[in-house]
Amino acid sequence: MTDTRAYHHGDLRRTLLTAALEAIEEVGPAALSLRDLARRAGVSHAAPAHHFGDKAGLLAALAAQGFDLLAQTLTEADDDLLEAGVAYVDFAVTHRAYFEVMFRPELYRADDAEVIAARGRAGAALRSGVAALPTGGAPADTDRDALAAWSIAHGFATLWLAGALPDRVGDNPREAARAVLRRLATRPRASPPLMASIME
Amino acid sequence: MTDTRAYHHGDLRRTLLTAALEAIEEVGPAALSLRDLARRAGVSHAAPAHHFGDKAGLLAALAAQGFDLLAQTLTEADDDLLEAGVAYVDFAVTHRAYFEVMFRPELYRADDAEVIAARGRAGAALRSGVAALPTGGAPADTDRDALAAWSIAHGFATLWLAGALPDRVGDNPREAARAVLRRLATRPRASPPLMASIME
DNA sequence: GGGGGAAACTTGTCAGTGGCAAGATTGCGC
DNA sequence: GCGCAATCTTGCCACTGACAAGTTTCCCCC
Repeated sequence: MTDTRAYHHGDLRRTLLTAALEAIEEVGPAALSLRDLARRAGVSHAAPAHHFGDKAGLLAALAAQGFDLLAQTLTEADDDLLEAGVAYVDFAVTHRAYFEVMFRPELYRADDAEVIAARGRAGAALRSGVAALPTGGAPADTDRDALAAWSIAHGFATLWLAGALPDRVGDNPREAARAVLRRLATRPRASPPLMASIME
Repeated sequence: MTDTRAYHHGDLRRTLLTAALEAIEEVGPAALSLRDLARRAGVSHAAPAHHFGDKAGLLAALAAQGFDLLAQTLTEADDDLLEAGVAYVDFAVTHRAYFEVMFRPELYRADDAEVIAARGRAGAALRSGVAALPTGGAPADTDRDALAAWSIAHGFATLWLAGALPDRVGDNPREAARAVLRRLATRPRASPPLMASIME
């Protein structure tokens, strides 16, 4: 009741973005309704369009925010690559709405300037972690290792969010992710222990 | 021109499913329109509902088909786990529409009996690959290895489909996937080469 | 300090969509 | 060949995104 006004003029843009995050957590980014956002913010149905142009514009703004947040998160764990991977998964779980938008470029204008810039910053944060590695191999190997690490972290995060992982994995994403990510660095078995799964 | 009839009575169900695959490849599973499918099939806008109940029902049917197709694909590469991983990625790329539906359970009725059965068959195909491993470690390690392998294959596939991978990865998903997946089995560097990436 | 212009927001409208209800048509088994 | 059930259609409603045009408010500059 205290802050019911301030709408006709106020920070509608920010209000809409946070409302969008809530809505996406509830129904997913594709089912997001601009009119529902307007209702949540107490404004008319056309107000969101004024700030973001269209739905893709709003999601582009969210994607940009998300990439920036991811960049910040990764930078903080920059000295420890395993923990950076854990942080990646943790980001996906705790900022699910951001994550689900960021990697669905068909939902927003991926060529948006803000998005490209923020994505670049996130990429730089990842790269700086690689550069700090105790290297020694060929530079081509760096690319492959990086791709493998990104893939395993991203894959685990995605499967977690999709609810595809078996119950036995537990309910602590950081712990579970750490155990899985460690497999990339350590030789786990005698022979080639590649590809296998459970899927419930 | 030869098969323009057979609609008023015919295999509308199959026709709609294949039309749905086409449409999903074009606009994604979320933007799928039942009325557009009806138009493509030359029937009225309410015809799809009769066969699938609603949109979630149609996507559930697609998901079930997809899991069965994945199970078949994995079974064929069952003796070679690396190739099974490559087959997983290849499945995602060549059957993109199926893959994008299968791992978006919020879009369909995930408790559909057909879906659960097909998902079980796909899981069994994956497990049988693990069982054939030259094992030797603790059983708990098997779970982790399996999860790691699934994660890296799924993550690579997802990033590929999202167009998030840098150009230098090339345009051959099987080759690129094989190179990345191999990193899970072989010790690539001196120290712990974990987590790193490029993202553009 | 007030006038003017731009930014922020509203109202109204249109085409498209999913889902439901009620009706029409066809095939098929008895 | 009759009737019933499956298949498909027509019609409708609530909702959505996008656009156009109007209204209100702020604020900058004279």
